[in-house]
Formats: sequence, structure tokens, C-alpha cells
Amino acid sequence: MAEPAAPAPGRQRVLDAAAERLVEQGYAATTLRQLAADAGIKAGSVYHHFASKEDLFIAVFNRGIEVMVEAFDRVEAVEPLERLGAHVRAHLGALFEHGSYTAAHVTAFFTAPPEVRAEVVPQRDEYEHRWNDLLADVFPDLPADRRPLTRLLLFGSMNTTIEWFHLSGSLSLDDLAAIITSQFVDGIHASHPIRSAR
Amino acid sequence: MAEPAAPAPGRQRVLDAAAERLVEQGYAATTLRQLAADAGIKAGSVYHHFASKEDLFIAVFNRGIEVMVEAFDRVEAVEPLERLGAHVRAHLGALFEHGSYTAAHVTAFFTAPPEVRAEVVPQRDEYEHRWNDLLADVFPDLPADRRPLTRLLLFGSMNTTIEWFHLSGSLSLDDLAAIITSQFVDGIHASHPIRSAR
DNA sequence: AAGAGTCCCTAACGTCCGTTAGGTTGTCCT
DNA sequence: AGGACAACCTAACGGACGTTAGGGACTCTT
Repeated sequence: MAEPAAPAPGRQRVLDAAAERLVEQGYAATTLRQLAADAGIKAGSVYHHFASKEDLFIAVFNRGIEVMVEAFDRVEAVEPLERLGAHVRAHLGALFEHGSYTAAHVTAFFTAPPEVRAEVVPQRDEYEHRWNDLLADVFPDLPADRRPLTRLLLFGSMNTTIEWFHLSGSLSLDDLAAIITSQFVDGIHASHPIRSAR
Repeated sequence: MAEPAAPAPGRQRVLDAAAERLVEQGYAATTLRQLAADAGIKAGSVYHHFASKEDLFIAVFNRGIEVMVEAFDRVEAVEPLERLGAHVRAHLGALFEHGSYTAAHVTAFFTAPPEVRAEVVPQRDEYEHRWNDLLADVFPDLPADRRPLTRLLLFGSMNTTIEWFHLSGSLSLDDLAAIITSQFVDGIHASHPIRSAR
């Protein structure tokens, strides 16, 4: 009998539910019984797919990075400024347009126990490395030892948008990406002059 | 008998412990038994000082805002650019130099249940209002409806420093504040030119 | 037809949680 | 001296948690 619209296997439904709950509740407050109920199975059955709660959430966090990396690698722009803007847009896209995994990673990573975080660090490093290389390429005069700091400031602005930005609002994700990019590159100074000293 | 160095009352020790645990563990993972042990009392005794776990953490979050507001109001600079830099420095000071309350607020606010968050929103609004006014004053040409967004981007950069900055490192808090301020005002463009299109 | 493997269930385990009732001690006020 | 009150204790409650053992139903392979 042909399945209509492929009902999504249980394992995937648990992962999806975990990502969504993580965003709203964090690691500790998200219970396996909740996830099981969300996915339409019973709590004990979660252990057919995952060895433990930690194991499950490691999978969620890693998927969150995967989504970011995929979005990053999909960018094709070549002209420096355009490239940077496209990557900012891609990062925001990963946060808001490709499920809850990246959002879960960004909001809940630091609420997870150290053992879980440790398991995810290598993949994180890979994504950060991509951005360091991008900065090196776009801003050749930026000293190498300033790249991580610069990236962290940009990440700070981009990642905290999940706390206040909503796709349903009047601002589009394209607009937001453009604003963040120009703010990052030219600062507020360029378009909005500082009041002169009196 | 004169108390040597005022042994800090139990209520205060519980609050301090709560702020520190919040930074490391978030709301749900922090238990009253832990806090009591940290403060040198027993779990049941916490209820002599606070009506509930929620009540306790509302006090912690509000104190976190208080510290920020106090730091903000302590700034005396008048020249626009200098003022902005001083406020950035003050905000970072609240995060790193005046106990864990502000850090707890910034990292754990969104891990707290909605009822707790709701109780803290008014004080948050007051602090955000101060910053909106500051931006209006320093950047008179910045449209009023862009102020909140601009503030959120700056807050994003400043607040996420708690995830990676350490006072013990080679970078001082003064340095960090200066970098964030100039990055915010002039962008990366000013000091580090973009690679020209090829 | 038999066996293996997948997916899920029920029922329970030990543990820890927030919270409460009631008691003890010490200090201060009158 | 006595009462009030603050600060803490012990001991327990009901409930929820992560996890496990063992079994049922179904599909696929041989």
C-alpha cells in the first residue's frame, strides 16, 4: 500500500521535536516524555533510536551545524562585499528558514551539559574556520589575530536575532541581512553622522 | 561582638550562588538543594527567604538589570563618541566586573519559564529605553524606528562576549570596549579596507 | 516455514525535584 | 521574665525524571 506523503520515520520526528523544544525550553527542561509525545510514540521507545538523552541532543546540535555549513557552502557570489552579504544572509537563513536545528544550536548549546558540548565542538570549529577564511579573503588588511574576535562580534549580532526577529514581521530576512552587513562593514557612522561635539 | 568582615546573610549567599549557577547551568538545571549547599544552609531553609524557586530567580534577574542600570547611570562623559564608548565599557563592566548577576541575566533569561520572564520585563524595558535615548542623542540622524534594531545588534555583540571573553586573557576590558565601539560606529571598513573587486 | 531485525509497547526501577509541616535555637523588645 | 520573630533545621510528600527489561507485531530475507 503506497504511503501518502511519507509519514516521516519516528527517529526523524523525535529529532524535529527535540530541536523545537530546545529553542523554547533549553536542554534540562526538555524531557524525553515530551519529545516522545510530540513524535507520537512512548518515552521508552526513544531508546530504540538513541542510546541516551545526551546522544539524542548531540545529534540535534550536529545537525544544526550541518544546516549552517550547507547554507554557507551554497553561496556562490564572488565579489567581496557581495560575498560577505550573501554569507550573512545564508547564516540568517539557516537560523530562520531551514527548520529549528540551527536555532536550537545557537540558543541551547550553552544550556547542554559539558559532555554534550564537547562532542559538538569539532563541527563548530569547522564552521568558524570557514568564516575566518572568508574574513581573511574579504578583509586582507585585517590582522589574522583579530579575525576570531571580529567574527565573534558579527556572530553575536547575527545569532541574537533569534531572540527578537520574526519572519512574520514587516522586516524581511533580506532586509535584515543587508542591515547587519552594512552595519558590520561601514558602521553606523556612514549613513547616520554623529552629533558634533558642542 | 563586632562581626569581622560581615559574614554575609544567608539570603544574600543564596542569591549569589543562584547567579553563579545560572551562568553555568541555566534555570532548569539549577536546583534549590545546590544553592542551599553553596550558601551553607539546607534546602528547606531557602523558603524562609523566598516564596518559591521562581521568586528567587526573579530577584536574581532583577538584580542583574539593576547592576546594568547603575553602571549606565554612573557614566559622566558628555562628548558624544566618548559617551557611547563609556556606556559600552559600563555595560561590559556590569557583565564582568560586578558579580554574576548581569551575566546570569544575559545568559539565562531565556532559559527561565515564561512566568519568571514576564515579571522581569518592565525593568528590562527601562534599561533598553536608556539606550534608545542614548542612541537618539549620539546619532540624531538615525531614524527613530531604527533605534531598537540598532540597539539589538549592538547588544548582541556585547552580550555574547560572556561566551568567550575572559578577564584573565591578554585583552583588557577597556580594549574590548574600544574595539566594539569603533566596530559599531565605523565598521570594519574604516581601518581594514575591503579587497577590491577583481 | 523459519529466523532475524526493526519499531514500538507496557511497566517498572531508583533517583532527584520543588515544596511543606513542624520543631529548635537565638536575639531583640518591652 | 516573657513574647515575638527571624533564621535555620529535620523529615517527609507526591510527582517527574532518565533509563531498563521484556515482550508483541510486522516486514524482509533465506
